[in-house]
Amino acid sequence: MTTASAPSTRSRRNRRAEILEAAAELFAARGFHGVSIEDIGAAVGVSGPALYRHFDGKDALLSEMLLDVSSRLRESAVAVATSSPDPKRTLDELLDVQITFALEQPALITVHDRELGNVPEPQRRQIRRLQRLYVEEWVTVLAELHPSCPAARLRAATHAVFGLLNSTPHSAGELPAGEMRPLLHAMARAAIDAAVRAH
Amino acid sequence: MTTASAPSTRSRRNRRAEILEAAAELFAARGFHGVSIEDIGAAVGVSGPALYRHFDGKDALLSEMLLDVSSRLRESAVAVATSSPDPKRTLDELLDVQITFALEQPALITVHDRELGNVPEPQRRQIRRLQRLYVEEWVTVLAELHPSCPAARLRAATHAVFGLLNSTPHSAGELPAGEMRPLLHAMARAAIDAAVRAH
DNA sequence: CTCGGATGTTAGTCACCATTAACCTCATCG
DNA sequence: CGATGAGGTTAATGGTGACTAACATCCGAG
Repeated sequence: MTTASAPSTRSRRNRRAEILEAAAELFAARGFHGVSIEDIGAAVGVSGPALYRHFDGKDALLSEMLLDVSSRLRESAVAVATSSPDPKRTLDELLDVQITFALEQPALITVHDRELGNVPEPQRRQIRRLQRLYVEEWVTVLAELHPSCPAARLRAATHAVFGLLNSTPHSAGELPAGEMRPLLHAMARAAIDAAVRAH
Repeated sequence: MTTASAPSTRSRRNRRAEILEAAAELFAARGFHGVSIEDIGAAVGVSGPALYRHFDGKDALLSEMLLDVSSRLRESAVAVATSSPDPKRTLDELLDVQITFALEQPALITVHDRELGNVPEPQRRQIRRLQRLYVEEWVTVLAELHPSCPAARLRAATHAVFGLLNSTPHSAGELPAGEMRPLLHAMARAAIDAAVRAH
């Protein structure tokens, strides 16, 4: 076979992904400093220093995790904003993106907005940048819909909506997922409408 | 003087309060495990082990902090719910309680919903209990206003509203405080109405 | 004036943890 | 076959951090 060794590559990818996933759960539950390298290793059935075969260290692991999340969020937002020219519909799709993320990857969402402070400086800046760009996608769409509303207010409203949507991890299991999604959508929509009313 | 020694008592109270306040800021910023006893001491101009003159240890300090917050929140809610017999008005006052707390003590609010996992078991249960009672105050009032809406949905909506209101710490400084308060109130009200609509 | 308790201080102690070193296994490729 | 490199393993190593001990200070009460 002239192709690159499939099993090795696949196993490596799997292991890395597996570690990132396990680490996300642990970080979400106990916080970055509350989790040891040994803990993460144990969670994937490997012990301790084996992680250094896949990541440069604990910081690097967190960096990659947050970089990945913010990239994906921002990419989805850009895709949505680019596809449909109707801002009303775009807003609904942005809501769906965030809701899906919050419902399907609660651990990542949690880590994403708690642990930025533990990312070392070079990558911290980049993650912040992606987060800002993500917010700006929302603000842009909202500004199209409500041109007379000051941007600062739109930004504040956007953050508040993120708070609302990202709260799901904490209230997990309150409601079946099938009801949670439309409920969150309706609440977020209404909150946004209220924020821009009379502007 | 037959009264207890004022200066000693007062100084002790102040020091304890000072420590709790400084610790709340630090825990909010870097997480429980990201802050050392030495850090907390330094923040109040005293160094390291001096804290053990006031608290049994780091865990005890956190326990007391969270116990205090949940007690105060719940007490305020009970007071509000007891005072006014008009549920509509009560809801507005509950919103004000939570908004005031979130705006005036962002660090405490942050620690309150992040660090429960680090409280040792005996007190953990009590804090959970207080939190549950607080939520139930909200649910009770909402149920009076919307008897046909299932309690589980009201609970989920309540948690989402907390997420919305507690997000302020993260978006600090976006908007002058004078505008933030009514904005949050309006958004939360609208979100609740939407959650309950058609039930 | 002096005794005692409240508060601090500095120097351990001991556990834990990130990271590194040295060493093993084994599949793949030439 | 045999070299090689990916992925693991178990023992250091070094630093940090919670907590304790032993020793000051200072102030208010008797």
